[in-house]
Amino acid sequence: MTQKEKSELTKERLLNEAEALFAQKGYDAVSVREITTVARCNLAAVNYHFGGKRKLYLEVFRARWVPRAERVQKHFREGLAAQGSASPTAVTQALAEAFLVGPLSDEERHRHYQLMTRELGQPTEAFELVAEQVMRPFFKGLAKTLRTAMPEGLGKERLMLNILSIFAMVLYFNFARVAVTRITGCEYDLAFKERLVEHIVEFSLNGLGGSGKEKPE
Amino acid sequence: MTQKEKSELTKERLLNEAEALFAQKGYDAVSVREITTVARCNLAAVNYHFGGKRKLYLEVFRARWVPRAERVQKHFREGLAAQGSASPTAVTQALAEAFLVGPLSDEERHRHYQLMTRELGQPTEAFELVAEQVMRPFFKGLAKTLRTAMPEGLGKERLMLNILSIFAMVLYFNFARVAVTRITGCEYDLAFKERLVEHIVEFSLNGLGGSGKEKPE
DNA sequence: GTCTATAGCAGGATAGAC
DNA sequence: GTCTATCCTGCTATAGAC
Repeated sequence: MTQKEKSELTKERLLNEAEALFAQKGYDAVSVREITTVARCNLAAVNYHFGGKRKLYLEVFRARWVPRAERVQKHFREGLAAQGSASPTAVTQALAEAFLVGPLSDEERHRHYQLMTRELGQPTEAFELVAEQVMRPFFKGLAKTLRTAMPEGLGKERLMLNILSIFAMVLYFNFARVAVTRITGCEYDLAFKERLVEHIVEFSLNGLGGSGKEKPE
Repeated sequence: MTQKEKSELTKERLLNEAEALFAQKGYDAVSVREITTVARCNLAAVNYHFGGKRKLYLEVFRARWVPRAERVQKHFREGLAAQGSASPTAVTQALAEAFLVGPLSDEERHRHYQLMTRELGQPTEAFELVAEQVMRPFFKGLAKTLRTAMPEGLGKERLMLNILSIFAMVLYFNFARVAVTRITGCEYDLAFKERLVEHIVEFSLNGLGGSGKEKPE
């Protein structure tokens, strides 16, 4: 193995371990020492490969987060296309499926949302990256897709708020696992997650009104 | 002024400033030096009054967060009582009103949700406190209130998921302000917040299905 | 009770050997 | 490219003067 290949492997390991630790504990709670220990390389490696802790953090988003988000979006677009319609129902179902099940493994998804949520609560330069390269194009496309399918009178703002509300649930049920488990008494096993997807779709389409087929007054 | 009163004032200032900083930056990113500087007292005061940084953090929840949450819950109960009914609509409206407007000032509410969200993402002993003293009694009461009003077939789990979904939106629209602003183009001024409350109530009751169809005005 | 001074340690970053 | 050794800064916590 050439030195170059070896170097690349070290870099990859650093990105992987850094992502896991940043997602789990947050930027400030993680030390470079901790990352390099877990990645089984030298303390100086972070500086050599990335130029510092901050830049490693940004690179995690550039090299890991953004590509993963794009995989999810691709999955969503394909799921929607497969349904052959862009009705609110179809969009909601495709959204929920892509973001709650989709192409990501459980652990990947958890990391992904943890990192995102940290940036939402306390935006850094990484948020800029995410907003420009991921959020903006996605929402732009989504708005275009939905506009034709939604009622005429619905303004762009209401449309966006609807989409954001679906995201709110997706993020929450991924992020607030402790609270959800505490309140429902359910562990996050496969069966429960399936019920969650079902619930999010149902709630997104009909709100409380849809529960148990009752009409709101 | 007695020394005891002076000491109490220092303690209060420390709790206030600590809460603001912990909410804004998170536990790890805040140093005791920073807190004591802003609170205009000595570096050693945190240790003297609370016994360390960790214990100060816990005290913020005990002495500030929990009482505030109880004020919100009280507001909710009174709002619900004022409507004279416990229909899903009434409950949703009372919830949204209490948690999005309610008795808290804007800044207070923002702090409150920031602290909560941090604990959700990375629970510490403070979460235990919140879960036992605030969440558990609240959800227990809420479930009891709603059970009679909801359709027969609706299990406890679905009921709880519905309530959690409303919370998901409440938290999200408070927490993810940057993203919401980015996507809708709206600043969080009074008018926008009113539209948000309206949206959350509408979405909670009818989901996407309600959008535009029954246009109020 | 409050403050200064400092102990004692962990952090990020880097220089220089290999 | 990698590693060791080290610098320097900033942290929490505490001892002891006032």
